[in-house]
Amino acid sequence: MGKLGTTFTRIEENMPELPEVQTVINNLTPLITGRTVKEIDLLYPKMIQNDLVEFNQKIIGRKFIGIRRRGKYLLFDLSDGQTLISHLRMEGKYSVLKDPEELPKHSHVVFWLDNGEKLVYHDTRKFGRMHLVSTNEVDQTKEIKKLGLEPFSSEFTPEALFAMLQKKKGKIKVVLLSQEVVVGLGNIYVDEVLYAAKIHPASISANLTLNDAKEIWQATKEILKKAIKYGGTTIFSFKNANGDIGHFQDYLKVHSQEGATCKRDGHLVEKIKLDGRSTYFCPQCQILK
DNA sequence: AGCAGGACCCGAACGC
DNA sequence: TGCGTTCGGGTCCTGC
Repeated sequence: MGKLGTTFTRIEENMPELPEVQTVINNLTPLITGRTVKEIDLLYPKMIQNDLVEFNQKIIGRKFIGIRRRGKYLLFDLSDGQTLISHLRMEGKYSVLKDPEELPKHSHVVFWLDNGEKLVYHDTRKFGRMHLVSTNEVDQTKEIKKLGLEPFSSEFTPEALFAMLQKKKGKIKVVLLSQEVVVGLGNIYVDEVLYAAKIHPASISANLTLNDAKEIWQATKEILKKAIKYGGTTIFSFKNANGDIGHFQDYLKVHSQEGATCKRDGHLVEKIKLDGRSTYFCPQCQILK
């Protein structure tokens, strides 16, 4: 590995983190709101968490009435009180296509609409999942009910974060990745947040101070905001689907920067495994607590 | 409750 | 050059 910013050897596709999920909502809403689903093609049935017959019966003939988000989960509200919970995981994408013949690679679910267009879910890794539930039961589903605070909500404050961190005995990185305290941080952003906060990723959550919580609170908001500004993550990509080069890698301080020098103190950035995840940090300025 | 480990997937990177 | 192996991302699940 070379110095920071000189070589980046691998790239990832746009990884749907919280900001990207919001972008999907903004793009899809005008295209599908008010549209009725005429038919569904389930090309990869395993990603549907419901009984397949029930899934079809409850969606066909219903209308998309709006799209919401909770954490990284998309919530498609349909008429007759149904909501489709959809998680993009690593590489899931939605497209609305006019050409009836066109089908992107790795298409897994097709919703045919009443205007002749279709809403297509495609996902190279097949990691995404869909779960149809009653709208009034969304908050009680196992995937939604465990979720913590929205990072841009008024409830997300240093004090609230501190109170929650005090109750956790696990390592801070694991706690932040769990989505149970604050939603939206993935493996890359977590490393950046903890670097900004000068906290060692293996620190025990309950050992952190109010000031630590304040640093994490601020870094979380700033880094997620920055991700929006630079058009999403595109952490390692040489190019994205449009052929554009991603820019966020220019701003990574530690993640994927093993062997680079810390800009604060010149120490070498280290890579370890934590909770089975690649973890990058500066062992000098990120304090273990 | 925490935590390790495996499962799910595929393409890119890597090793030979 | 070609081919087999390794890796990693978010989340769930099992078992200790």
